[in-house]
Amino acid sequence: MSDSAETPNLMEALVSLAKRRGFIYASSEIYGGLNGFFDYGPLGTELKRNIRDCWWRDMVQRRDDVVGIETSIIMHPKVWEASGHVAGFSDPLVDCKVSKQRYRADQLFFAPVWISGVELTATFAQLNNIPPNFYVSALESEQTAVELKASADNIKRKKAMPGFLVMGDLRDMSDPTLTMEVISLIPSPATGEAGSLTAPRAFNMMFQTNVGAMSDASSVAYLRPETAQGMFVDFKNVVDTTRVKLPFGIAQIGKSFRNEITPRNFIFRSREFEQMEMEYFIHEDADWAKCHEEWITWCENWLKSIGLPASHLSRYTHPKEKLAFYSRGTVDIMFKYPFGVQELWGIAARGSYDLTQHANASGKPQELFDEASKKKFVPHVIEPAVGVDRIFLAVLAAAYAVEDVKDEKGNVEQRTVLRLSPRLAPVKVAILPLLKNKEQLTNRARALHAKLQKRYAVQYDDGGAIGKRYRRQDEAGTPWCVTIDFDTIEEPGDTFTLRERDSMAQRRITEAELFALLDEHVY
RNA sequence: GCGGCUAUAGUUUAAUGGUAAAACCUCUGCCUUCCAAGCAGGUGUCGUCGGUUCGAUUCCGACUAGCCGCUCCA
Repeated sequence: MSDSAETPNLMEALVSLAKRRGFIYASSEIYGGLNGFFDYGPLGTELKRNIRDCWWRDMVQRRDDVVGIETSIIMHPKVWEASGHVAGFSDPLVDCKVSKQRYRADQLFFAPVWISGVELTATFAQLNNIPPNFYVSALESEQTAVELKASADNIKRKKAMPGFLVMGDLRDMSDPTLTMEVISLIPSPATGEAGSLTAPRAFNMMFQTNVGAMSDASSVAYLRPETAQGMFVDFKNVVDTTRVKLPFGIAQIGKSFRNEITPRNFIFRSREFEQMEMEYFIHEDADWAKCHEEWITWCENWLKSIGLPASHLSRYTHPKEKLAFYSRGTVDIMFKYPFGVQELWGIAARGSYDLTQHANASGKPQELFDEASKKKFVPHVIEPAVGVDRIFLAVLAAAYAVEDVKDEKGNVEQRTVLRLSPRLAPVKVAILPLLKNKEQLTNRARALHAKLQKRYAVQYDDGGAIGKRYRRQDEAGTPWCVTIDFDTIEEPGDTFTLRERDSMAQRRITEAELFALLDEHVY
């Protein structure tokens, strides 16, 4: 468990580096910040853009079966009614006023207990309209039933009641028909005493706003809590205008908004975040499980390709009984963050739920025609959904390293380095004249910089000693430094020193070779 | 939203009921022929709002933000 010891430190180091080097700032910092919102600084903006661009290139541009769209953040309110977000995108919570514990209502189970001197059955009590005397409660777990039985026995013993004990039907507290009278009889799982639980309070996580000048009920709109609905709502538009054929995907990158109860862990859970989602439509008779598996593998490989180590990646298969009712299967690709193993990429098999919902709500069929069977059908969908900010954090955590380096005298000092893949690095190459006060060096360096700048994100730096500039670039994750030295201007061949970030090794390279190197690694 | 802890420069920290210091970073100049050199100089700080006090960065309260737990999952 050495992880737990170094975990908080690593997280602090990352937050500190992110601030110091201009990757991430707290939003509205001069006003004290705003919980759950972040700004990306110059380096962070480049890194985030590179993550998006890599994904877009690999997911859309380099595939023949995926097209990209960009839909509006505010959509027709009926979209969210049809998708179930208005009704279901909320967590009813129950508080215990005594213990200050808070429970998700759908995870707090309770049941009435009948006790009487005469033999009673649940049916008998109901038939005779006899109210239950006591309730028992327990949190959802594998032991729920056992715990409830134990509580019931306990009540019976405490009250020293003779007779038989019957437990009624198990319910959870998200039941909308619950009355305050019943709630007041349910014991808190924390204290075991009744009377301290509040009624479940719904907390819809969608941000609400009003469209137009009037702010009445008819103008209510929502900031999207996911980008996926854009793909479903525009499904027919894409099918009718782009000659796509099954199986095919529609992808989108964009901001989403969720009024999270507890934003936590830096940018891992924030209230404004950016998603990269793709809806892959398949025939209703297609082998969805096979397709699902193929996409999980694709996503894992993509994460590895941008530099996340396989050792930090794992899978979590959602157990069947916990799945949303429309889902046939969901697998999360997990990442070992400094604060624990957490979800990075969810790949869900959603059946035809979304298109069917929108067809019913809008009255516009969302069907395709099958030439073989001459029948219409609603396609099914596989949905890989990932957060840009979560990838950003994973990439940063995986790339961050502090290593011991020996100088020429053998003294050990520390070097902070971000081992970002060249595709993601905010700066691809730094161009450094060996000395600042020699014009031949700076002129050649500026000429090279101007040429590289047309195609790549590069940086010119002549401030301070050369070693210091190398270290500065290490901390920004720049994979290569090119130094214009006296060999460049005095020896034939017009070669530069290429210094590699990870190995710190140096070799001589020509301008043509440098461009070839970048072409190979940067795209 | 609840509970615990916390808030001093861009970062990491120090001191103090009489308005703050160091290192690193950053900027300027000199110097410097390959891994955070040196010299000279410069910018920049007590989260916000109240209260107690002659005087508050220091004590108290509220708010805001951060961390940890409950919770959550793109």
